[in-house]
Amino acid sequence: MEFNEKQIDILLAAERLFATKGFDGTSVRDIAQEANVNVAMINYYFGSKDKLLDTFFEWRVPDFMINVDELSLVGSALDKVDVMVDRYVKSMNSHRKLYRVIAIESTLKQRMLISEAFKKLKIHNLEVIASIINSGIAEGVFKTGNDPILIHSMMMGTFMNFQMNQVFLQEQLGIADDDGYGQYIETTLTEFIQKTIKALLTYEK
Amino acid sequence: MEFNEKQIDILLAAERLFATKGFDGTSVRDIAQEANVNVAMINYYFGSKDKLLDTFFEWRVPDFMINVDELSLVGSALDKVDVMVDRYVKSMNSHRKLYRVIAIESTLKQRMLISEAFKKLKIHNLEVIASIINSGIAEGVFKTGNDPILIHSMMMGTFMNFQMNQVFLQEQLGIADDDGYGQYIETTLTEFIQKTIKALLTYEK
DNA sequence: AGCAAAGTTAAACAAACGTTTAATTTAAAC
DNA sequence: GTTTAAATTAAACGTTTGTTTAACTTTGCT
Repeated sequence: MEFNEKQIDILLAAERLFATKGFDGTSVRDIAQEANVNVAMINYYFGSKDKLLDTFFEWRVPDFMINVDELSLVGSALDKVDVMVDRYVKSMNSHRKLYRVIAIESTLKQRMLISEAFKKLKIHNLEVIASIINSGIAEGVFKTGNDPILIHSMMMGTFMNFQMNQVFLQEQLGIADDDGYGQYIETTLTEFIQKTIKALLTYEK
Repeated sequence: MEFNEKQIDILLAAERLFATKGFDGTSVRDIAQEANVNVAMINYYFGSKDKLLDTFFEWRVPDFMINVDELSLVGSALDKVDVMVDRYVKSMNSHRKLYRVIAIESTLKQRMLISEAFKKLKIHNLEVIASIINSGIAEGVFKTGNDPILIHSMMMGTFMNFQMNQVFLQEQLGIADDDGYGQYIETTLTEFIQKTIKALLTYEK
């Protein structure tokens, strides 16, 4: 599916507004104004407000994918954890708005048209984590009995918590601006998640 | 602040709807129907839809508080972690709807009237975690250099991730119904978070 | 140049929104 | 029993909502 310049303007405007005000809190006139287009253009190009959301998710699916296939290249299982977490956080952090929209709307809209595509990607990501755990067990470094689903939930949840509570956390951490917050996520938070997963996978009992 | 039976009906109906459809996705007529009252009663008792949300949060503040004061009674720092996590998860799990509403609306509404109260409680909870870490360091069991904010974010984020992605996770974990999901959270997920924090705090380097 | 399709616009549409009104019923006080 | 306040109702209020219309402009093709 390809979009012209004006359609992309609308999609980007919608993303900005959905991420800050939510889908239901955003009117098509808001989107039209933000994108500098006539209100009717949205229905002309996308059919309806609901279909715009569907199309938006469809459009962003590639950005939701996290490329961890080269993980097999790096050496030890401990290093694999570091690389995986780094890729995850960098990818999510560079698409903060998308992840905010997904987080908010996927909980509200019980049946998203596009959720199947996201599901597949999630399942693939779970398999990557499982393979890292198994390679670590084979190396004799990781303990057995750790569920990839729980580790994935911990990683995603910790990151998303930083997205959803930015105002509170930014103040608590004494960070001045949004850029500084993004930097904190890519350094300190990344290291924390890496350390947590490695600690968990090597923990006795 | 005290409420009569009809006001509580409205607050409970609002909670149910806000948790599933969000504030903007819920109309006052929806709430009135869910609570079996006339539409005008909502404005009569609460002034406006916005003030209803404020009042709802105010009403639920006590349920947002997590009682961890008796933590000092239990023995080792490792046990304190177990007790704290257990209290946290049990409290959050018994007020799932409230936590969903907070999670969704606190990100959208940039300035909630009640957010100061929640902030205070969060800060208090952070102090409890800090004291547990310090007692563990004094015992010689925990390593230094762990930020309570990050541990708190991990715990909350992991739990919230289970709230926000219930459909996906319930299917992946092969859990039949909502009760089973709640049970999983109170057993397996609780143990996972406990283990993760203890692993992290005792992790070398 | 002429024509058909695509793009663009302001205006209008009905429906839903939050809120208010005015009339009526219920409850409490004297 | 009468009076006064609180509770409750159906109806209407003016806006805003998502969407459509119909007229107009631009574009691309022969």
